[in-house]
Amino acid sequence: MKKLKKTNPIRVMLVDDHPAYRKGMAALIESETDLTVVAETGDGRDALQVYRAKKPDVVLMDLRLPGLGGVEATLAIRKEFPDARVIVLTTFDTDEDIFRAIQSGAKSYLLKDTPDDELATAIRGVHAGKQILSEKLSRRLAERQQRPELTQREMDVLQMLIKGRSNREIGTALFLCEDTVKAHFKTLFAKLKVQDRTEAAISAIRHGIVHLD
Amino acid sequence: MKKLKKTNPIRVMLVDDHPAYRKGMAALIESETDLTVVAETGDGRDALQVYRAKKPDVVLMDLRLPGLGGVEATLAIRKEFPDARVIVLTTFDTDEDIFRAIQSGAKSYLLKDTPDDELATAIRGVHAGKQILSEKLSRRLAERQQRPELTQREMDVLQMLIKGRSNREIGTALFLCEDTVKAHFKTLFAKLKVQDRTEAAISAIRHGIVHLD
DNA sequence: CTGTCATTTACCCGTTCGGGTAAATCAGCA
DNA sequence: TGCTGATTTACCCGAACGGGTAAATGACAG
Repeated sequence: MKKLKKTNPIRVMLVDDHPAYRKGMAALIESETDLTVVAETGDGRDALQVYRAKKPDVVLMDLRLPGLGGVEATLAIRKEFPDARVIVLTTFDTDEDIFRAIQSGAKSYLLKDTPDDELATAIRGVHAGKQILSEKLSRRLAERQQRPELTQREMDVLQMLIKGRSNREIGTALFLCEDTVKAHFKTLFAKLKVQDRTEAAISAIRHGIVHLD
Repeated sequence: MKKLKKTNPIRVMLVDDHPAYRKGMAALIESETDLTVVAETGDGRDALQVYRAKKPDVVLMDLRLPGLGGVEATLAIRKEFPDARVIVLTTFDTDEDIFRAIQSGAKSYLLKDTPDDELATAIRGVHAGKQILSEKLSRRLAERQQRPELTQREMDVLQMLIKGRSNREIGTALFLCEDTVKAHFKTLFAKLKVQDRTEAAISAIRHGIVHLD
């Protein structure tokens, strides 16, 4: 994959809150002759400013960040720079995470245990304007896309469910009568393809629809 | 924290499946004059052999590893080398993870976003024979310790619960009558301090008692 | 303006769940 | 051997849940 003609290297920006990981990633990228790191930050809130200042060719973005999440940071960057090429690089891989990342405009989604050479290939591919998604993650994305969207109310109810609330309690909290809550659960069960509330809770957590933190 | 007298550096071994993270961590450690990396592996199964070969002073051990988990790897090492000083360094921090790590003989438990200097301090402290636990994680550990132990059967039932099974289904699967399952849930609810099965499921996941994978 | 969809509430009914109580068996420990 | 704790089962009862059906409102798009 080495370029025969000497060209300007692809300028990469790293967004990850683990200093050690940034350091390792930087070393890894610099070890490729056609890649170089021009910017780093560990905080999602700084990502846009840093992008503005450095105008990198490709951004490697973690999802779980202090301050602003990776998805929000990506959205912010792409709002101002619609051509920004962002690769999400993370340890988490729920359907929702992948979906939201791609929705937010990320061109690729890689797991942190991706082999070095694949990462380099992905950076080059994304820089060239391609969409790079592994077999496995494409499948995940497809699965997520065929799942019906949840409405706001359904999300609210799900959120309360994760807090361990009963139908009555959920009703009180959301200013609804119990029957309404039950109605929402009915459609929720159908959409998530589950039989009861416990399965719904687990499914929601597993797919990343809700978070425990 | 620099040593005034030149001494042999503390020899560190890294066990983590992310190559980039290992690289960054190694760079970070080498940047300290009194620390050096003498061994690395990304697979828990290799950890013992590598330890045997290199006899490091301190091991930095990730928990989620391919092959053998970090806890099991730590146990294996400490069985043969009871004086082995292991620091668990991971992104996950459920009560159970912390508890099991310390149980397995780890001398410290650090999160991967621990600042560089704290990590170095921890390595030195553990090498000197100390037990290094942050305020926050000590509290977590204490919480876990005051939670009553779950019996094998209770774990079985909990496991089935996470699969979304009903009492009847759990009974069938475990060759028990439904009443027995209900009895186990009763004690389970009391031990986990929850009101119903959904809360139990969430609590178990949150505390790391069961895993979704 | 009309159809679609989210949202809300209502009622009925059978099933499941959670709590209380009781008791038998078995293993390990004092 | 007698006590403790895990495990098992049983019965009762009220509360919570899940499914079916129906319908009204409001918003938004065609």
